[in-house]
Amino acid sequence: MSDLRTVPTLDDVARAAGVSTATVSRCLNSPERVVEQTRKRVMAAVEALGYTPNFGARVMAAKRTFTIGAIIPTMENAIFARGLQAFQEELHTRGYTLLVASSAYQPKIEEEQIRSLVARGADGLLLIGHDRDPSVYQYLKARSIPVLSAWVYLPESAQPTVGFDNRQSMRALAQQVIDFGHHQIAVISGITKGNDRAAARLAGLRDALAANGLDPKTMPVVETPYEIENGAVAFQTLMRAENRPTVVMCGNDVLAVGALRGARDMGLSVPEDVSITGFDDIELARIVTPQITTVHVPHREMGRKAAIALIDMVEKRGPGDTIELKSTVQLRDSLRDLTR
Amino acid sequence: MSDLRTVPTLDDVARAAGVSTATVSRCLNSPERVVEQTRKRVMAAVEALGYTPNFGARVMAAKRTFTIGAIIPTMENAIFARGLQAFQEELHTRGYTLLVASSAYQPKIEEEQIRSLVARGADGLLLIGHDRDPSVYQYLKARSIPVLSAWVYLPESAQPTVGFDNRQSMRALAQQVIDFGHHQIAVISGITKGNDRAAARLAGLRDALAANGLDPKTMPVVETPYEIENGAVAFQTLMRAENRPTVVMCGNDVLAVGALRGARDMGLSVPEDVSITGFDDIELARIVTPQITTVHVPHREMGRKAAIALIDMVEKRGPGDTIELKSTVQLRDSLRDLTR
DNA sequence: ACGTCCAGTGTAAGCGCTTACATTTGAATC
DNA sequence: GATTCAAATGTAAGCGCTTACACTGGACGT
Repeated sequence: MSDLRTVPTLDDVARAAGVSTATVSRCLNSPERVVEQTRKRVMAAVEALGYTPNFGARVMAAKRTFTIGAIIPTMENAIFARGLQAFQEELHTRGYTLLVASSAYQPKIEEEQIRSLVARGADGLLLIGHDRDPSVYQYLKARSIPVLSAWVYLPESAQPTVGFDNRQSMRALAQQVIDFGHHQIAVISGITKGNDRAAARLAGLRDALAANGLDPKTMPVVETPYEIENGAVAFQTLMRAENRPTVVMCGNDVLAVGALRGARDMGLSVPEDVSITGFDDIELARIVTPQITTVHVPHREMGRKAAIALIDMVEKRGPGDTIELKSTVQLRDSLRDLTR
Repeated sequence: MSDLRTVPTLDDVARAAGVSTATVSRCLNSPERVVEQTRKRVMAAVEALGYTPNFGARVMAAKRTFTIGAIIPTMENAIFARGLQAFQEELHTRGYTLLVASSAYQPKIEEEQIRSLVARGADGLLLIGHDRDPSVYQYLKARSIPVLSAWVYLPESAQPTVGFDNRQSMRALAQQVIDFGHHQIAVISGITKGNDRAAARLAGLRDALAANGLDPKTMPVVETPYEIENGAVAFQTLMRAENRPTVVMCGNDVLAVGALRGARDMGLSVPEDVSITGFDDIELARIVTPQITTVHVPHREMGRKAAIALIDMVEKRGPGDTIELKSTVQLRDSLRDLTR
């Protein structure tokens, strides 16, 4: 009764193979330093016992985990799914494992998750956006854990970033909208507080208005969390105002899809009665009818490059590259050209 | 130069607070066993030094991690997102952390991920579905790591399951479809090999046909991975056959949305020219036009109950409860009633 | 006044692994 | 055959934490 089958340790393997624990360890970590014959014997023992190294012990002894942590604001919608998938694929091919956590867009939870991932020995961290309490960066710096901010491009930031210029991208889309003859623009933005991407997009919108002699102050804006339902509600609020907008520009595709639903529920057709635009170009944007005009972001490329840059930081302990990706305006049916 | 700031350890905290490491450890893990005054002093030191316990060391010493691992087939689409979110919320309120990994529907990768999570000290595991190599269950059993299979309900299985009866659910939907006068049924199924949910759904479909005097053998079936694009392609393949189906039933909503797109691309209207059904009732099903008739699954409830059941197993080391959840047929516009 | 008891704290033995350093081995050289 | 030296392997010291057990001193009963 007392000797229940127990988990095999390095010691057990060493004993079974008739070598020292050091040799077994070397077989596993740098096989070239062990002569073929011995290695075979050890591997056979590993196999026979079904040995799996204990991660905790390994971390403690080696100070390296080949683990990268990522904290994304949400898993519930697809905004980050594609980029994260590419990130993880690239990590995988380079022998790293990804640990994912989500923060529900709450800085407190994000900090908690950061600590948790660090405590678990993450060699590096991927965060979304760049705006956060300085103490967070200090904490990471004290532990010399490389951090990379993605989904943003901020050449002047202290941390490397891999992403695109949210402000400029949204400005480009707005310019297109204005060129199509829209002057009554309303906005459904994500919550800008604590979300630099949302804030930058809104700023870009204002830039475009100002540049075209329109007054940004008069532009109706609703801020609401990125959820379809919220998009629908916000849309209806905006459309019930006295002078209706000709276009509702949304902070991302999720809100845009919600707006579309809002329009359907109100019996308005898009783009005949009102135009709608999104941002991100997630799959959703092409699924709905009409398909949504949006800003295309190279999610997969961003994920891949972020992985490469972060691993570079981890391995070379260099400062890390900041990489800018180009977004493009993606015209589809939800935006009407009023000039013709 | 040589004494770069370094990460504080328990020892540092103990020294700073003028107590032993044991006391510090107790402050952190069972505060009630330390007198208030001491605790305050210790906590102050913890704060001052910015101490975070080293996870690896903790795992090694305590053999408990308060970490639950989950391996889902994919993060790319929303099939598991909602349930997983609820799972994680419930874990969080009970003081556990969730580690997520994805297997891309590949058993090999799933096994790898299982090992990785186990090595990382997961106290318990959530897996999707139940069909896998027996050696996996053996491995887990040898390490006495509780496993729970979700998204399926299999009262006769050795492991507890929390989910619904995929076969029965699909059969119920098919019955409804048949009651609506459809006799030419075609199917777009997920890959059934290595996916017991997909296989069960297909079986349920055949059950319904057989029960209604239709020959399951003549039913056209295309198997394809769960991706929108694949749904579109499969749909077109099916619709180009000589006798067109009146309804295309899909293994899940993702495929159904793809089918819908396929129809749009072919210039067919749904449900006038052909009906389409899905499974899962993810948000997508209500976003598209027409909204998709599907099987509603209580994702959030499933996630929550799975969390509760799994923690029970971890803490009580009991056998674990098997819980059945009820799915319901959700009628929407994509299915036409031919009888009227 | 003395013994009991117990809450609060300290001591120290691991947990399973990596790796610096020490030792052994054996092929190559003289 | 003796010597040298690099390659292969072994020895053992931690890594940072938890916890069984030992110790301390004050409250209480007699």
